[in-house]
Amino acid sequence: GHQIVFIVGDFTGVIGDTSDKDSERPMLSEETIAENMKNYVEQAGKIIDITKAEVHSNSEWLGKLTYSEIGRQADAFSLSEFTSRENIKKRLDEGKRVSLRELLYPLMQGYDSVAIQADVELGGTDQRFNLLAGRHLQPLYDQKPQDILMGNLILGTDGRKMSSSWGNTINLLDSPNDMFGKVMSIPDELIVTYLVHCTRVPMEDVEKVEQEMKGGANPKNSKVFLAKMLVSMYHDEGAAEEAEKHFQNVFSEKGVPEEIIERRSMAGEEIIDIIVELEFAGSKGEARRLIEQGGVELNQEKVTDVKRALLPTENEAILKVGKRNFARILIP
RNA sequence: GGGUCGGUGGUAGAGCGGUCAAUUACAACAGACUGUAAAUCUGUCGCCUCCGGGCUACGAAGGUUCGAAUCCUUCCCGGCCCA
Repeated sequence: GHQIVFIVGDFTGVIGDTSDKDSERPMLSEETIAENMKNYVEQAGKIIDITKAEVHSNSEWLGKLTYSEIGRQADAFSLSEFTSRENIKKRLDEGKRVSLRELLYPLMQGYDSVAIQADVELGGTDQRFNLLAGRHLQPLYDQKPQDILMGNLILGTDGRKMSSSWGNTINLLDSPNDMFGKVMSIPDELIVTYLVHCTRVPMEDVEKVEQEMKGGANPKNSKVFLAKMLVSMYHDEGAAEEAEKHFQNVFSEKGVPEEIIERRSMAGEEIIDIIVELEFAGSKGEARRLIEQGGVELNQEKVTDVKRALLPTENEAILKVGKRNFARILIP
């Protein structure tokens, strides 16, 4: 019986939340934010029925607040409430800078709840303080403090906290192949957590999987199961099948994916330049290293000569750089 | 405002006149192996190179010196203490 309100944090995004960070987060420009926010609604649509939700940007109300209003809100909190937050305290103890601006963040998120008269707010456990800030502020506006619902955080592909700046996230909008591959790269210990928190697999089945792995079953199989489950959820079963095949083909059998980018080239062109141009390497030096380390293949054969150029007889060749960069080179 | 300590590569953090493109760890990348884009092991990890070397970098700008990330001056930024 609740109305879902999805708030896009366009205003708060500029300020930046430090809840999950152990260092100060820089203020972002409005352009960057606009870029980051582009897909938010689409992403949310993967989880909730967005057609039934009200969508708001919090600049709608936060942008209108006056200094005196903010002062009144700030009065509802004491400094020590902020400084005793674990990550803030840690930074303080380490002699790192904590800006005043960061302390304002929870106020803003709290005011979101006031603005929409929330009765329940959802967030990750890292959001506890921010969620509670809503409860703090609402009575100031004669509202009943909202309830809060927190979900456990799940870790990223490298076992650390998911963070876009660490590149260890699995995104809702990832392509089936990417999503599948990323799930396959999570540490084995995370399999069960993912099954519990990210899928609708019944708990007794999850326990079965857990027991099997304890009994020495190959975790790979459980991981494939998990990966297919997730791809099915956010794409569809067909895509999951395809992604599994792709993974088998490319990584297990070191084959060539079915769909790869094409590039027209001229005979005589050096492989090293093509690698840089396709952005498979960030610089010529890096491309050279890749070749020297045996990470480059042309038609399944390792390229050993740094100066290897395309031959006129090679009117079509498959270039493989590293584990997952492929291109079809065409010489007209 | 005063005092004091500090600002180093993606991050943390050594170096404190030459042997420094800069120890090390993490991250990243490649190879081997494998059960996987896990783990482990090995290698790489500023840019360019005719592979001799060249160029740009240690907050910024000047200066001292044959030579500076390292010393001096000024400025900018941060921590802490005092006001």
